[in-house]
This record gives sequence, structure tokens and C-alpha cells, in this order.
Amino acid sequence: MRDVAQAAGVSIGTVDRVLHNRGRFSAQTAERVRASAKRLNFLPNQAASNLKRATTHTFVAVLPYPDQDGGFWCQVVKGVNRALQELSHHYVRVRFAHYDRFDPESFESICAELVHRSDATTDRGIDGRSPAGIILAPTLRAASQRLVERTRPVPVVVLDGELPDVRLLCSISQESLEGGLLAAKLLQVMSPGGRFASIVVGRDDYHLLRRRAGFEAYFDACGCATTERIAVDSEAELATAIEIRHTQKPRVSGFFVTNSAAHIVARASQAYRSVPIVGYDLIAENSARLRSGELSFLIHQQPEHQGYRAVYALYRHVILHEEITPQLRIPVDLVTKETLQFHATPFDFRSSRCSFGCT
Amino acid sequence: MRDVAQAAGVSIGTVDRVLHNRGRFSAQTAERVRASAKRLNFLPNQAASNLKRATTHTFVAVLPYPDQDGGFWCQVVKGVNRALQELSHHYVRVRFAHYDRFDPESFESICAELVHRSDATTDRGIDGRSPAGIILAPTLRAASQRLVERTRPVPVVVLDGELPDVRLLCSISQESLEGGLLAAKLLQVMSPGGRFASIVVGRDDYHLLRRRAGFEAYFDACGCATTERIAVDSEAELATAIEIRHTQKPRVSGFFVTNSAAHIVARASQAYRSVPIVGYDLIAENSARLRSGELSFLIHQQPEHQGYRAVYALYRHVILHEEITPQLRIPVDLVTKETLQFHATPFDFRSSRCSFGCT
DNA sequence: TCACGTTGCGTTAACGTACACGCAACGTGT
DNA sequence: ACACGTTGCGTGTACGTTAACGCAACGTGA
Repeated sequence: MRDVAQAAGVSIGTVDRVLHNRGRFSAQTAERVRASAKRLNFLPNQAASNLKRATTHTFVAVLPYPDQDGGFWCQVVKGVNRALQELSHHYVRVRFAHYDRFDPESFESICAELVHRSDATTDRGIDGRSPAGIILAPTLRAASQRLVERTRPVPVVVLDGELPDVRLLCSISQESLEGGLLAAKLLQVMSPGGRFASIVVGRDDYHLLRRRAGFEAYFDACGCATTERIAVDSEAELATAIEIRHTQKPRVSGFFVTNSAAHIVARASQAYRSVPIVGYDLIAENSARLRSGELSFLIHQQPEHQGYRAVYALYRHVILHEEITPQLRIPVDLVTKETLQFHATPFDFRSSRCSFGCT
Repeated sequence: MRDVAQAAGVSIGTVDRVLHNRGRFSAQTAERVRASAKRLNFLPNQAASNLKRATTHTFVAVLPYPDQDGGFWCQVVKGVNRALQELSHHYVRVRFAHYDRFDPESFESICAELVHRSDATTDRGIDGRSPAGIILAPTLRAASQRLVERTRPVPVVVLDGELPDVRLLCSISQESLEGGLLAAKLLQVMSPGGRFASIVVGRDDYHLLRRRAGFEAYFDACGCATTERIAVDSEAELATAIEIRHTQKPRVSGFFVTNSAAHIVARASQAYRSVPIVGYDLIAENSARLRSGELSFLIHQQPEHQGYRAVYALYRHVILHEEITPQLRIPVDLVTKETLQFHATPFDFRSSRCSFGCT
């Protein structure tokens, strides 16, 4: 900074004000300072910055209750906490704000608070003020979009889902099309030329609909099997829908479950002919059905890794001012009965419900 | 540190000397200092440490030539460089030391230099001295073990392979058994009750033998198919071995290629009956054969990610003094013709051969 | 006994940035 | 013309460590 100041013919205090946009400088000097900073290839020393600043930034993680979706969100929380532990020296904190996935109201009340705080002050990331960043699971698509727009310019990382049409710092998820395509191929290989049903729970989950799209795209391209759709509003309605498919004609020879409800499909199928089922997420119930052979393949979304990376994306943007790649693709991790042993046992949320500082 | 000094009744200079073991203090004071440090739960401020120290640590990456194994190592290098870019503020450098995978001599000469440097001085990680850490691809198992033992206590991260019987900072790889099990299941599903051949190139690559072990374990457990082994010393001998399998009886109904040579197996099979092939690594030749349908599934080891994580493991140990999990399991990323589009095109080493500062 | 090395400790100047403070120069309203 | 706010900039201190330096006190050999 001293060199930059000298080159621009000003003091280091001025350089600091210009580079941090803290006012009290003229347009010309700003120009000169920025020019010499660029020319000298100036990179602020993060160690010194951190040392001097030493204010803790608080991020907010807006997620469904950890025990929803069979404990899926617990795994996300676990990854978030692992990242926090690693970053314990780096002045980062996360406040968890959990909502009920099936109660839009609960989501809205979190939003209201966040938006209110963002309005109240420009002092971001300090406790009690506007958060320095948001980690968001966009299960409620429209409301999530509104949240992002209204808390601007707070950086948002979206997790396990997509939120097109809105400006995000980063979105972390598997390619939904990829999962659908892979599931289709696996079912086709297991029951060549069969009739396959894809199951979507809920009406407007972009992620799940895209998985179905990938699934159907596979068969559209190869023309080697027929598909049908099962759409229900909640997992409660699923059992009936499945039983109908087992008894009606033409019979279904395999299921693709686009969310973590595969275990329900397996249970509903128990009484009937055994058919291959491909589903999502390594939650406890699914693992059990996989082990027993009732499920053929599970696509693991690595939720822990997603939570971990989400914290790091915010950290690197907010504290290190690094450039963030706006898309982080999580690879498809395919799990079978045999390879289950190599995956950490999914966190059992019932045995230690929310022991990790959920608020 | 000031608090610790006060509590122990000494100056902060003494605290520093005790905690860094830099001599010039008595046993009693050391005891007192350590006691109060622990009691006050003292954690050194990394920002301040880094700021003051500001010496660049150099790691050495001992890898095969980037263009070997179809450019596989190029992808590792790419990940290493991505990590370095992210860590550009953090006083980290990597020197690449490439060897010829099929010439033990070339590996030994690198070892000799590293061992010599480790002997010469205790001044680790400064240029021209002993490296602060080693990233190692253990393709030559015995020699790699010797290297680790003789450079002790330099921390070593092993990449894309395993090195049991030796103390490492961290080993980063896929579970080799997992890949074998998954490949077996896929082949079994595609050609139920068939006869499958597993292919191992080279004689003592632990990783490849374990993959075969997983493969055979699957069929041992289910008893639903027979297997046979193909073992050759080099990829050059592979074509002949494959052709024999296609012409002899009993015929083989699928191949599991435990390394990146699947494309060679595909080419050698072209003239004969088409059978499913499951292989490893998303190198250019394999991608092409996958796209054309000659390969059924590829297990992607995410080499770029492995390189990336290796650098971070060393960084976090050496510079941040963090605890490192000794095993980093890379999830199995299964790729098909249809999902190839979602994987970054593998780096084509021929178009920009070693433009990344290999030495 | 004196010169000189060693041991045990305190003191202090950086490291590079952030930010409060101070001080002119220049409006602006009365 | 005077008080007072604003703009534009320089100065200086502090953040928590590191490591060089200094200085006694205590050996040790000639």
C-alpha cells in the first residue's frame, strides 16, 4: 500500500479510502490510486487485514428443520459446522434459521426478519445487524427469489437446488438433469424395454421437475421404453399412488423417485412384485431399504459437502474478497447395497436432535 | 499471549520461545507457561502469525509426467494450480517433480534429491532447502514407501492411491474396493449371469489389485456369475490378450478395466461381439469411446479435485497447524454417454503441453 | 582474577492494514 | 464578516506475533 501511495503521490490513508470506497477523496485521486494499484499489481495482505479488522462476520443459514426430509438437512448442518470449525480462527459465525418445509408462513417470517435487518443498517455481518451472507435452501422457489431480491446486496449461496432468474453469489447442487439421465439408464439396463414411472412430490420444485426432465429425455432419445408420471402433493399420498400402479395395467417395471421418498415407494411396493427403484439421498430409511435390497441405487447428493462448501464460498467472497465460481457442481455419487459401507453412516437426527446450536 | 505471559509471570518473549521451542528458557518456566497457555485456552492468532512470518513454504509434487495415463496427471496438476491460485496470498508454492511412471530410475533420482535436501538442513520449505511438504502419487509402491520413510518428518500427502504401512499426513483417493464392487454390479445388471474379466495392467499396483478384489468380492458374495483375470505388464500387451478372450471359449460377456486403459480394450473389441465395458478415468480417449457407445460406464476419480485437496491438506497442516483427517475419500463419480456433457472436458495435454510450470 | 561463552529472560521494532483523528481549504447561510 | 459544515487529505496508533537484540547472572579455562 505504501508503494501504491507513493506511485499515486498520496498518502496510504487515501489509498485505503479509495480502495475501500469509504468516501472523502476526489474523483481524480481515486483514478490515480486505482491506476497505480492495478499497475503495481497490488493485492491486499489478507493476514494484515484480518489481524486489524478482527470483527466477526455472521452468516445466516436458512434451511428446513434438520429432521425434515428424513434428516437430510442435518447432514447439511453437519457440513456447515465442519467448515466453521476449520475457520474458527477466521472470525466467521453462522446463525441457523430453520423453517418448516411445508409451512410457507414459517419461511416468510424468517424472510421478514432478514429483510428488516437489511433495511435497518448498512453494517453487515455484525451480530444483531444485517447478515454478511446467506446460505439458502430454495425449496420454496418463489419466496426464495423474493428473499434474494429484497436482501440485496447481501451475497446468497443457494444449496441443493437452483434459483434461476436471480443473481446469486454461487449455487451449489448436483446437475438435476444428470441424475435423471443416470437413473433412466440404470433402470433401462435393469429392466430393458420396460415401463417406468417417475415420481415427483410437490408441485413446483424446480429441481425435482428437472430431474424428471432428464429422466424422460433419456427415453425420448433412445425410444427404448415408455414412461409415465406420478405427481402427488405430499409423501402421505404416495403409498396409494404406488399401490394403484402395481395393480393396474400396463404394469410398471421400475420407479424413479426424484426426492428422498424412495423408502416410502419401497414399502408400498413390498406386497407386490419386486421392481427396481432408483432414488435420492442417503437418509437412514433409504439406507436400510438399500441394504435389504428393496432399493437398487441411490444418488447421494453429498449434503454435508454442500454445506461445507457453502460456508467456504461466503467466507472466500466476504472475507477474502476472492472471485467465486458461480456454479459448483456436486458430482453424482451412486450408492448400492455393496458400497454403502464406504459412506459415513448418515447422522441420526433422532439421537441428538439439534445439538448444534440451531436457533 | 500477553495474558499467558502475565499469568505465568514472565514476558511475552519467553512465552513465544517456550511455545515454539526455540531454546533459552528453563524447564520450570516452560512448565508454568504451558500450563497457563492451556488454562487460558490460548490459540495463536493465525493472521498475526502469517503477517509476521511471511516466509513462503514450498511443497513438492512428485507425480508421473502429466501426459502419462492419457493425460490423467494433467488434471491433477490443474487442480494443484487452482489451489495455488486461491492461496496466492498465503505464501505457498509448489514445485513439480515429474517422473516416468515406467522408469523406476527416474523416480529414484527425484527421491535422492529430496532425501538429500531433507538431510542437509532443518530449514524446511524455503527454496532450495528441504520441502515443507510432499504430494506423492504412489504408483511405485515400494519406492514410495522408502521415500516417505527417508524424508521424515516432512508431511506427505498421497494422491490417487494408497500406501499402507507408512505414516502419512493424509491419503486422498477413492475407495478402490468400492469401485470394484460398483463395476461388478453394473456388469452383472447389464449381462446377468455372464462371465466377466477383470484387467490389471502392471504387477504390483496396490490400488488396481484392490479394485479387482472388490470386483471379485461382489461375485463371491452373490455367486451369480463367473470371473476371470487378465494381467499384463504393459498396455501394449493388452490388445492381444483381449482378442484371445473374444475368440476362445467360454466367451467373455463383459470387461472391468481397473485403470484408464478402457479405450484400448474397446478398440481391441471392435472387430468382435460388442460387450459391456466398465473402466476408469475421464481421459480424452475414454471420453470418445464413451460417447460412441463402446464403453458403458466410466468411474471418474476427479483427479483435479484430488490435486486441489492435496495442496489444501498440506497448507492447513503446515501453515495453519490444523488437525488433518488422515483419509479423504473421493466419492465415486459415475459417468455415462449421456452425462458426459456435465463433466468438464478433460484437459487436452497435447494442445498445451506442460504450460503450467512443470520442472 | 579477568576474559569470554552460555543461560535465562525482558524489550522492542517490525509485519501491512484499518480506522480514528486532525487539519486545512472551501463553501453556505446569516 | 463570522460561525459552521463539508470535502480532501495526511498522521498515527493498534491489531498479535515474531525474532533480533540487550543485559544481567552464572559458569569456565587460563
